[in-house]
Amino acid sequence: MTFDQLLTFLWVARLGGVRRAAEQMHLSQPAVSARLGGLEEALRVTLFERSGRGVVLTKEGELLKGYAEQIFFIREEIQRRVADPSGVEGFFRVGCSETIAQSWLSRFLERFSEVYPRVSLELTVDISRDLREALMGRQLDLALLMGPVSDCSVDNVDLPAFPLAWYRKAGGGDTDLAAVPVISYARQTRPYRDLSREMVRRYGPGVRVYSSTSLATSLQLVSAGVGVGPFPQALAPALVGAGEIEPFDPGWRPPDLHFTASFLTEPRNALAEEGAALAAMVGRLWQGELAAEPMASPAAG
Amino acid sequence: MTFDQLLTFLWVARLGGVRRAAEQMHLSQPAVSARLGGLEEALRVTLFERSGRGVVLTKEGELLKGYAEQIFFIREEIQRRVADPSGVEGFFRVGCSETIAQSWLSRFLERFSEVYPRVSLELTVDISRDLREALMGRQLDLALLMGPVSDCSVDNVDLPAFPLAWYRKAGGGDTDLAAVPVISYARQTRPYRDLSREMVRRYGPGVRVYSSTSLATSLQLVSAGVGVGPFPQALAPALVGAGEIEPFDPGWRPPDLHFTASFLTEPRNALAEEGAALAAMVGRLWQGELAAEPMASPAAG
DNA sequence: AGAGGTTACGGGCAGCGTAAGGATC
DNA sequence: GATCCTTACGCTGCCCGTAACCTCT
Repeated sequence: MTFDQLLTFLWVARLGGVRRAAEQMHLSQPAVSARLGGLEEALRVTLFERSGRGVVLTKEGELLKGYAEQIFFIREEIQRRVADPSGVEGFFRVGCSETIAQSWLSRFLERFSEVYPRVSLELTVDISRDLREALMGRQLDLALLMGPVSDCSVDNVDLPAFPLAWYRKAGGGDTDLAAVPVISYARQTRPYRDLSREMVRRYGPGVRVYSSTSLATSLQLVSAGVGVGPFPQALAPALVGAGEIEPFDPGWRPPDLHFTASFLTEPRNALAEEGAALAAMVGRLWQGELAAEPMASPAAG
Repeated sequence: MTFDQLLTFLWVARLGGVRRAAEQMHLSQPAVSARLGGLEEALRVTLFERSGRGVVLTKEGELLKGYAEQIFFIREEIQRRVADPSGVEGFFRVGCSETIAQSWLSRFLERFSEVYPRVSLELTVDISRDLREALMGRQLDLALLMGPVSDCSVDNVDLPAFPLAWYRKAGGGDTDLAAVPVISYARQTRPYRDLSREMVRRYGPGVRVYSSTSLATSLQLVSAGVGVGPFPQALAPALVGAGEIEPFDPGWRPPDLHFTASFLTEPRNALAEEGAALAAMVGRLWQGELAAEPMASPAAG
């Protein structure tokens, strides 16, 4: 009985199939099959019923699953409490929504790779809806998205919120939101839906709300005078400082954007837990630095 | 991190030396050293201070030891609850005192090898004093001896007691214990010491108590008329039935011989626990069969 | 000098991936 | 026939034991 065999068994049990476990573990299907066979050989017990479509745990398999989970719980504890993080190896798949990608993601990844120098990072930037789906499908270990993910199998660690402010081309004078195009996030995102609903409510059905999947492009559109829009204050300082755009106040603004670092609770993943905590820390640090720069605030602009 | 590495670490920690652990695990010293190195490499942590004489756990090592013990506790549970015993492999070292060796040991070993067909047995028959020492020195996994072993690190499972009866050469007529040699167990055993003390008390310092390290030989001596002696009733039936020896009653008899199946509690050893239980069961069964044979009892002779 | 632990090195075996072979819907 | 799992097989790499080396008492 080896850790590899037990872990393979757990994944096959969790995912209900050799093939899926092989995918999850970056292994060939026969390798998983062999590990399973080896474990059954070692314990002299049949752990799965092979039933054409996938596999089903036997009674003994169910029993073993509980014990195996306990063992890997302790193994995680060893990794957390005893092991030097620089020894941790493996892949770590991070999903991130663009707002964070544009703000402090690079700092987070930098810090992470310092703490875990032997872990390979795999980054996906996408809209929160798709990140959520990827997380639930186990294609991601950690997702920094507009959360929380309200699923009992997900842990959500709050990240600093992003207050929004309206921005327009610098020196644009008065702005009539009912007339000028408003540029927002991608069409499938919550900020877009909330904003367009609010715009219609306030200014009638004639309003134009553009959507863009690229936050950077959106800001460029604003600085080009194509439209105006509500953006995280945190992303504006550079363009404001360069005289490209300026904040303005139409008398209201959309609610803050709330983000979370989210990961599956089961199976326990020390890297994801630590990563989420690290992300929260880096985010708070970054927010604190921003507050220290007066130019970042629209009140100062 | 592998089970082998963790187990090796545990043994080195428990025995305080690479060399001793290697001995215990039937491995070469470099193999143990390499496993240790591999574990330290995997966790990126120094687990032992190499200090000339032996090794000492570091702080991290102490921490790991606790976790490792938990893991192997669960692993034992898997072996007990999930695994088919016929899959268990390894060595099992049984120590046994001669009384049991002459009675139901073979049945026990037979049954054991049925339940654990892949376990290699290593049998030692010796006097209880030496068995006790071997057990404490980890040279034995299970000892069937005149117990209990009063040490808090030892579990004792009671085995059926052996009532004694006096035997002499068949047709020997009256027997004067003060005059005829009395044959007992080996000189270092408790039955010998108790018997000789009692003999002196009852019949004066002139009594002759012979000692023999072989129970079978003692009985042969009795049937040859060399002497008489108190022996387990359970061992007599064959010779009594063959007309070689006969029981007699000098008006008193030494107390029953009490045996236990004893094993170290730490580290937990499923094989030893199961073996002790199995021994108790086989012993009781054997005792029951004896009681069912009227010839076995001196009351019937 | 001797006990105890580490490094060096050749050989065996476990375990991987590719490719082919059932079984079940 | 499509899907899923197992068997067959060559190959790599890990880990063991032997032997030599280092380091404290």
